[in-house]
Amino acid sequence: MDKPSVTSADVARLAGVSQSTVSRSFDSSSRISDGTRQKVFAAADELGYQVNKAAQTMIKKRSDLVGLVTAGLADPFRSEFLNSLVLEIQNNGLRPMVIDVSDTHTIDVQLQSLIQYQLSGVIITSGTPSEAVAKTFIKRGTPVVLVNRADHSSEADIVNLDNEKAGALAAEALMKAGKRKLMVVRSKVASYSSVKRTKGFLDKLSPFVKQGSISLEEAFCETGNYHGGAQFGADLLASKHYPDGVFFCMDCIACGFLDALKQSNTLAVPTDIAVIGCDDISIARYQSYDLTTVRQSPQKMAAAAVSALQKRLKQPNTKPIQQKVSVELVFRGTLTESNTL
Amino acid sequence: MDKPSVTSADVARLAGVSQSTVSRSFDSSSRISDGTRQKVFAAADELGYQVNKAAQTMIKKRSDLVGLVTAGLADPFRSEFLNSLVLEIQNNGLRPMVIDVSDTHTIDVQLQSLIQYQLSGVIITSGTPSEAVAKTFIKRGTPVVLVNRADHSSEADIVNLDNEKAGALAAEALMKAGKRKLMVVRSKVASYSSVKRTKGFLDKLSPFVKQGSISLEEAFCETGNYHGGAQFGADLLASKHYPDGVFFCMDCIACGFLDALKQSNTLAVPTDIAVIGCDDISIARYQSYDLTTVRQSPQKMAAAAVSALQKRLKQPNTKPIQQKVSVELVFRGTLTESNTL
DNA sequence: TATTTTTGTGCATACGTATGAACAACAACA
DNA sequence: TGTTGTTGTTCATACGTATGCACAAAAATA
Repeated sequence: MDKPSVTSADVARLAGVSQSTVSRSFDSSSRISDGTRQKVFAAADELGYQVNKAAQTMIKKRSDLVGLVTAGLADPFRSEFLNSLVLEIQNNGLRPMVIDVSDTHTIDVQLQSLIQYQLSGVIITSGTPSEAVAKTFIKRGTPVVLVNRADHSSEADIVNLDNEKAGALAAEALMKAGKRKLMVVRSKVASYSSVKRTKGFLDKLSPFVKQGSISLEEAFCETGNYHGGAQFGADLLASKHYPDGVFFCMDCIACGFLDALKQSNTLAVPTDIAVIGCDDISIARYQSYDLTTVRQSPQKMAAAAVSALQKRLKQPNTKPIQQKVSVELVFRGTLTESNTL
Repeated sequence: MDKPSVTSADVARLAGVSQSTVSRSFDSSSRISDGTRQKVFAAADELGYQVNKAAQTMIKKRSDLVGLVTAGLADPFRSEFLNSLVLEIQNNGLRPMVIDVSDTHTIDVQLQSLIQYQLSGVIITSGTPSEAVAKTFIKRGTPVVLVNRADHSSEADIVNLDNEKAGALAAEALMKAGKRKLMVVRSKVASYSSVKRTKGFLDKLSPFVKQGSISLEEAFCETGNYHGGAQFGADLLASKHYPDGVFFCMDCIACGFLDALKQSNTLAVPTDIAVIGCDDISIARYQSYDLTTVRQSPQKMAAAAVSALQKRLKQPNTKPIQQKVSVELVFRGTLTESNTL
């Protein structure tokens, strides 16, 4: 049953002022006498008045809704990141609307609704041909922030992890630990982050490869999750062609790999083979994995993305900003710091 | 820069009809001649027209926005469940707006915005004194669905897992496996689900306890996550007072416990001690844990919650519905099915 | 042919808010 | 006293859509 909601006109009536005075009372930049404001607030309190955002959106042309475009949220890092994003958005007086585009059949419908709801901004974390989507929104005047996505679009603000640095840090650590037969693994389905991390890893090592002191191989697993890693591990063990140090572009893949190793019991970690992951998802800290990894801070990423959005909302016509968020190597059991000394 | 958006009036002008005809063209229940509809659709396509949901909300008094109230989304099961909820909501022509109430200081602000945005419905999955919140919304005419929450409120629709059955299944399995010194563990911070699961476990066993064939203990860990389980495991091992079968009310606690066992290497699983978890989060399937558990289907839960919401949107004045979603025991390594034969 | 029914369209209005313009009251200053 | 400025309030309107009502045209019925 639709109860008639309390409007600013109701508040005005009770406070004995006009509707516009009520509206202005809630706008701190309007000049309203202290006495009147008190009266209005009291009346609003009494009636339980809350502004109608739909009506407000029509006038202000700002809904304060932020679309979070993602492909699923079950992936461990993704869910941690979304958590941080939601909190950050809330703390900025905005509201998150989640759009899952993992079902490619309905992407169009999902994206249409982004327009319908007059979003104030869109943060694209994955999925879809992001550039095209970004341009659609920007053309309509809606700010877009791309997170860990390709940076060809010159129109959207971009927040990236320092992915190449992540790969480089992993390479360095493995070398310092005296590992010489190295491997880097990512999912067959290329993601921007993984490609960049791989590149960082390869670039760092290429001088040593040329000079012959290090062997280096690039490998791929079927899926970018735990099971892909487990499968990859089983296959690698079967091939009897082992590296002594591996960098995985995602922690969850590394965890699957470690479980495959554990099951076969052929190679000891980190002595026979050292393993480094990337992201530092919470599972990496579980005792069973105790994974050495390159940490990505979801809080920092979220803060950067939302602050970019806020800046653009205030100053729509400035040049797009590209930001790189720093990374840090975390030593745990699969490559200990003492190994590297 | 605010580009003026395309309105139904623009479409009307281009199609040579009135604005109301455009509006009606998009409403399948209105009678519009085929020819006119074609013209309108063509014009709408050409201009890239999308309805303005803010304006529509004002008239229809329905935003089609659904609030998902949760306390964080990093917890494994919670994130899987939210994922299912988001998909289910999308597939019903609705939109999810996530509200994280884990920060108790800002709960009021968060909930206010639920009202401001004229939500069509609210699904409360955790956090906050849910009953009070539910009543607030229902009083305003907004349908509320409570998921895995206390069922005292007679006004909201409720979807619960069959939590007591979950506990009972675990108890049965442990008994059948010949375990006699049993224990049930949940987080010190009581949640509705955990309490009910514990109750189901205890009730199933109480006859045998009275008759003296089984010993039974209720225990608590500090936090309802992996680390709480690990801590609990370490403490239990130190106490040298071991059960031979344990039911954990959450998988993640069980995983922490298993890791503690593994590290000390005192007890073999499942021979010395059998472990059963609850929820069947994806980590439970990881080889390191291979956890026998009572499965909760997030898809089923989500489907039930959204369908309850849809029913109430169509028929607001029917009596509240309470639903129990079935559970199922999944045998894995920490209590094998052959043990129970 | 006259009357009723059906079909398709347009007109006018309402939803609840924000805001430019007008205005009244009053103070400040010459 | 007349001019100018300041402050606080109200009036009127716009935002983009949906929908009751009126009405014309066409179809069906008498």
